[in-house]
Amino acid sequence: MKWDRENTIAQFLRDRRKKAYLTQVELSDLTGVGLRFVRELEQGKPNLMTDKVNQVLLFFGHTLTPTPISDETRRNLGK
Amino acid sequence: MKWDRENTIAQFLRDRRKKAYLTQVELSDLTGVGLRFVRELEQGKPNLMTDKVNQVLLFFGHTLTPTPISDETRRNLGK
DNA sequence: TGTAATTATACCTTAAAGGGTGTAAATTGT
DNA sequence: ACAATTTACACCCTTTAAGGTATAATTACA
Repeated sequence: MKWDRENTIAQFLRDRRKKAYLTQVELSDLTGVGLRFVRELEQGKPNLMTDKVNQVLLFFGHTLTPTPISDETRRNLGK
Repeated sequence: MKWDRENTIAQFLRDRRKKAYLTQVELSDLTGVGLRFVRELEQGKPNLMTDKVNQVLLFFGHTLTPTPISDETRRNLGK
C-alpha cells in the first residue's frame, strides 16, 4: 500500500507537533512510542496499530473515533 | 491489555451492524475482513490495525479520525 | 423445549508492525 | 558557507495482529 503524507492522521500530528515546538525525538520520548513510529506516522504509513496511534494522539488531547466520511474523502475513494 | 466491549469503536460497529440486520458473517463477507476480526472488533480488542478497522467502518460511511477526547474519556483516563 | 442460527473461545500459522541502531539527506541557524 | 540539529531511510530482530478452522456457548424461534 502506498504512503500518503496528506492523510488526516499524518497531517494532524505533524501540525500539532510543530505548533508545540517539539522534535520527533521529544515527541517519541514524551509519548513513549518509538522514534521510528513517530516518523512512520507523520509520513503517512497506511497500516498502524490503533493503540500506538492513540498513545500519541492522547498527548494532544485527541483519540481515534469513527467519524462520517467527508465528501472529499468519498470523492477520493476510487483513489 | 484488557478488552473493553464498551469502547467507542466496538459499540459503534455492534450498533450499526444490528441496525443493518447483518450477521457477523455477512459483515465479514461484505467488508472483506476476516470473521475473526469482526468479532474481535465488536468485543473491543484493544490493538487493531487502522486499515482493517477502516475497511469495516467505510462500509458504514465512516473512518477513523483524531477527535478531541470527551470529558467522559478524560475522566476515565486513570482507568 | 428442542433445534438451527448466531456468536464466543481456542489453537496454530503467517505476514508484517514496531523497535533499535546506524547512516544519509535535509533543514535550521549563525 | 558551514556546523549542528532534525528528519528520512535501510537493516535486522521480536512480537503479535489477522486469518482459517474447529468447537463450545449463546441466542432466536418454530
